[in-house]
Amino acid sequence: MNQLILSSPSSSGCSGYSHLNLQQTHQLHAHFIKTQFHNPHPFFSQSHFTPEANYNLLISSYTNNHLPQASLNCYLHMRTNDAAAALDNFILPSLLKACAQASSADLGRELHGFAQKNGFASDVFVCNALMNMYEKCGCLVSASLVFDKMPERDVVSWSTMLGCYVRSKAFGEALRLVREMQFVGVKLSGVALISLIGVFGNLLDMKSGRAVHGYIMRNVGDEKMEVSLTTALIDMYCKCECLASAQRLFDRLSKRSVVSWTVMIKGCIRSCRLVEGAKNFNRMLEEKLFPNEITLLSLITECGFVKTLDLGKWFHAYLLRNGFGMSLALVTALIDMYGKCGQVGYARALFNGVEKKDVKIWSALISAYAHVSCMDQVFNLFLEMLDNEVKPNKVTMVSLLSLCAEAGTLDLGKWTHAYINRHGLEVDVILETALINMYVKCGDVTIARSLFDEATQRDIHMWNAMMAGFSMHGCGKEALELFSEMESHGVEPNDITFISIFHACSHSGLVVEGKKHFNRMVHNFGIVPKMEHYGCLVDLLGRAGHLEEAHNIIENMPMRPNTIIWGALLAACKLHKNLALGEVAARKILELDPQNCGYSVLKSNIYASAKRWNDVTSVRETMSHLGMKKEPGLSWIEVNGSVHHFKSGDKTCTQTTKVYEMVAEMCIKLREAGYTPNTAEVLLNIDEEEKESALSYHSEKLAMAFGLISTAPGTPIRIIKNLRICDDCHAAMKLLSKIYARTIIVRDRNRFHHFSEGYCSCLGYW
DNA sequence: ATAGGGTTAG
Repeated sequence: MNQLILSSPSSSGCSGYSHLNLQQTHQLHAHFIKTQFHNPHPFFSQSHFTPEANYNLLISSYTNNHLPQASLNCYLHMRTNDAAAALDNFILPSLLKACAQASSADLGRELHGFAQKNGFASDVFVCNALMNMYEKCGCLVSASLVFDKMPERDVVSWSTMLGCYVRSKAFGEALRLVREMQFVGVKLSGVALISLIGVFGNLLDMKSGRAVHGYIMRNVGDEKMEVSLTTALIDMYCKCECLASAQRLFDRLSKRSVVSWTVMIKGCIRSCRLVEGAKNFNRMLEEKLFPNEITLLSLITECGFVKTLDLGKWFHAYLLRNGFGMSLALVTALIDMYGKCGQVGYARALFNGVEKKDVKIWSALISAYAHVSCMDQVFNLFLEMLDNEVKPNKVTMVSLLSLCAEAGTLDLGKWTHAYINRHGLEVDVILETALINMYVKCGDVTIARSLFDEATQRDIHMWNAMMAGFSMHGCGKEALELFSEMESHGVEPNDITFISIFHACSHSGLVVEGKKHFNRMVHNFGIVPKMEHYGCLVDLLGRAGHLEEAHNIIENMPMRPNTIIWGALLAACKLHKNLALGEVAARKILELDPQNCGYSVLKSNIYASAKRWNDVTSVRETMSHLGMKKEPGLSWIEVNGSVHHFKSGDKTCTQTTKVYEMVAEMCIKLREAGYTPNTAEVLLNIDEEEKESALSYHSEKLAMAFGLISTAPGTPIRIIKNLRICDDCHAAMKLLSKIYARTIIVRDRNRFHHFSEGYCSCLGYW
């Protein structure tokens, strides 16, 4: 044992001293406490012993046994006993590793200062450990500063820095570093290659990922790295939704680790191959490999991602049955999974069972409530969290913002934005995108655009959010301009980008542009059109009246069209009053989904517009026979930070009398302006709002009346509706905007309508 | 090598 004590630093740079196993460590500690660190333990030879050696051995042992706090306590003990001066470049990495494990940025910085004062700041091992420490504590900038100042670097320094960038999701920086490595002639180590594969997996860039795969096949013969490199490749293929390639690699892998299995099963779940995932899990157990905590964390998280409650519950049961301690991370993952599956009850129960709660667990519960749109609970929980002196982080704020976006509550969204600024929370790409998305969905594209322009970093998601914003607001031209701007920035569009582009074209009548971009998507960008893209194309052509061409697309698309595709055609037939084709579409929809009530209604509307009243009645009778229910129409408006909901004919509002008086006034003024309710139109649109309430009491009109009585003259009125706005309300809103000199911004299920001076921004495309 | 958050036709 003696010769172990002062062995030379290992190449990892983090375990300069040898270490003991957990049991020995505890023994050693007990001995030191008894002797105040001044007598040697039997592990030491007398001649080598110093009190500092006791500390050092203890520190490296605790760190390597993943007890960072114990390790750091030893350091604090050293400091109070004036023994810290004995720290050298061999033990510093071990302490820094403990700081990383415990996320103690303050102690880490202190040790950095110590290293600088004592001439260890240019030691390669110390620097490598510093980089890791800073990154794990969330200070990527400090990590790269350390790297930049290093007088000399070894292979580990380069791959450490690369790993830091990848873990912090700074993929652009990571790629820049790889280019620099190639430029200065540093060969990519196995570890560096793993990080590089991670970059492409996260960027969903399979082309480059495949290239790295090829490079490895040709250049890497290191057998020690086989399993980890292949595992990284499997993960990359899974993330890029190429399960077949992943499975092939996995099957050929000579030795599989728990991580290989984890990654493979995770990939199955992500691609919704649940049975295969479960089978693989059992195969893993049969091969006597057992899941660790991270395995379960990953799999449970993945269940949330694809919203598979059953499998999620199964893993929950598995960990209970197999004696996994309920760590904070596991509970958080479970809360997150239940939240994404819409099971707030389970999420809440798990949350209540936790004694000491951190930001992550609070954020997970908040996002669970956000998923089911519980505005009050979300903001109350947020305040409760602050009362408990837990500080929110960027992830918490993203949840709040996406709820504000969904609910369209601009005031609350602005409050959240202000909170971020007031508390100096770091705004990264994701948070910035969440802000842009919030402003877009709350109806303020101008602020969204300025945030977008000022953003220091833009990824594809942010570009997409901004383009989707323009398309929702009917700004087709702006969306297309942004697309070419993105191209000139060299950012590759993805499938989602094109959905926004087609949507934008469709809502601005840009048929030629839309078709052109469909071709570019396929031929220039190599994106295989999905069902969604064909849906957009049908909508684009149909809206513009090219019904036959749209029908042709459906007949010739490579997959079986779903109800949504036929629904787009049916809606176009209704718009252009093509009864024959409409019937074809309606029949297809009912074949595919006999329970689908929306389309039954649409079908009856087509009959109504052709004045075939007997057919209308028969469709209605079939519907009530099958017990089909429509989604009730709902509108809401935010005034002074609180949200007021209205159903059609609603009388539950506290100011009901005033609201209905206002509606009466609106009706009189509308009639004076020459407006008559269009009863034919009513029939055409009963799909969207219950028929029993008269037109005047449609939910958006009630919300409008409420807005008029509770906001200052001249301020814009913002209304959100869960269904499509009906023709009648649309016509009324145009006039109302003029009568009351208000800008009215209505977000319906499809898009925004900006009413002003008697006009609507949608120009009939909706 | 596996571990929270953002973008998606009708």
